[in-house]
Amino acid sequence: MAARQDRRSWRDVLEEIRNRVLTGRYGPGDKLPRDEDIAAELGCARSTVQRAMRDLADRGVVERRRKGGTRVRPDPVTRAVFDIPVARNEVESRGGSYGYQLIRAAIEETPPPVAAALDMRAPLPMLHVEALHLMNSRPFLYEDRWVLTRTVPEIETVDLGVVSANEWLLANKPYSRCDLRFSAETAGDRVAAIMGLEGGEALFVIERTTWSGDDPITTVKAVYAPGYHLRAEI
Amino acid sequence: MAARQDRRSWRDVLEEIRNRVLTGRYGPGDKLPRDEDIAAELGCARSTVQRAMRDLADRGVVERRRKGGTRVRPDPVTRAVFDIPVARNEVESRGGSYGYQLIRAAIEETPPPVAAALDMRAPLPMLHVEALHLMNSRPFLYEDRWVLTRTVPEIETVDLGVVSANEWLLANKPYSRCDLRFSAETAGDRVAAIMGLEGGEALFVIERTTWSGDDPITTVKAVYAPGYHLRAEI
DNA sequence: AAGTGGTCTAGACCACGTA
DNA sequence: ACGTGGTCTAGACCACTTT
Repeated sequence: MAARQDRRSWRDVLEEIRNRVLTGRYGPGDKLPRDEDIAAELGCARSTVQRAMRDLADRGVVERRRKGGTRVRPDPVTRAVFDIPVARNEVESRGGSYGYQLIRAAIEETPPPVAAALDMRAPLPMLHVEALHLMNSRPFLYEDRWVLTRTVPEIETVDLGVVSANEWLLANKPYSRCDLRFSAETAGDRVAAIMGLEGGEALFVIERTTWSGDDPITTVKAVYAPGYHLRAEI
Repeated sequence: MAARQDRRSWRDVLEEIRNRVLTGRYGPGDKLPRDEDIAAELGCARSTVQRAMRDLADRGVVERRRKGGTRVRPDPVTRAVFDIPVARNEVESRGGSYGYQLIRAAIEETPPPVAAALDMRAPLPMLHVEALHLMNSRPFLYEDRWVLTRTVPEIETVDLGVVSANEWLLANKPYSRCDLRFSAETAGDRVAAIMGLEGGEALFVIERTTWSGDDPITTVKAVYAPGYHLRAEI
């Protein structure tokens, strides 16, 4: 008995459709009516339905295809948005003092696993950078990075003892594509030594690879100190 | 020298604004012109600028406030969207055969850490469920879950040996709010025994807590087998 | 009180993909 | 080929928040 409301907002439409999905009126894989019909049924403009549907599609509730129509996504997923801050900002937003140490920077040939991550066919000279980010003078994040100098030749002139490669790249070489991988790793001898651990601790790892168009820029493994966690809210 | 194009699409506007941010024409914290002025400058309708700006705001590039205007976000972040699938779907989408084992289900008083995660003031009777999800008959994911029976009394009538609590809850008790936490943990004796590990391995952990309105539903710790990783692309 | 982003409408045309 | 979602417009009014 949907009495005429004052007006239909796109949020109302979104809630209505979501409820129909949750109550099974539109089951997994089912095709929904055309936007225009839903608009007529709910008494609003088609663009209002569009707005709601786009949101539902963004949230992974429905799938939309031209000519194919709108369908309830067959496999429900929990879709979460994470903000991965720059180390400096993360430390400072927690009220800590940020520090940075360059461990090593050298030109080396691309190792095969790095070439694979970057979709490179042939090995090329790359800049290999290891650095440590500190919170209150204690290890917070260890980064092991490879930069393709052919894509970013200017980085060879940067003093990475002063500016972290991450901050320099973000400011000077925007990426168009980024692959992210979250995992857990056991602290090996080398990482343990650098981060002042005993070895064997479980560490949270973010691997990130970026491209500018088809040109690989960099791949980096960021290893967080024990106890780190990443939060999101939906 | 922006020559008149065939037409301005919201993607064009987005790219134009993004370039201005990247090149520093609009620096971190800077206020952008009003939508209407940008529309006039770029030769499109205000709603087209709106569309682009909303996208930029969703991506964390700018911040928008009524009357306050649009500003470049002072702290750049990498914003990533992750889909966390149901265990069954994840296993099957990798071509494995899915299995499920209930380890334990019992009513217990709320332990203090669980009460804290759920924003509960007083302890209440809860359903404590431990279960193992299998891929090709090998441990894939161990879940340790607490369900507030006051919010979801029907779950006491469900045979959790047949249906996993996760799948039942997703289908029968939608949540309105969800907290997520990613971390790395060392396999303790109990988890190692359940998952057939030696102990000491680094494990990827997702903790998830959900509410229906203000009513807590469940909090669950999902512990993935060694080698698991979560991917995203931007 | 006023300025700026947010939403809604009605209509038109476009673009993609399925039939 | 054609049906459906995607985009764009011009205008109106609303809602939030800062001045």
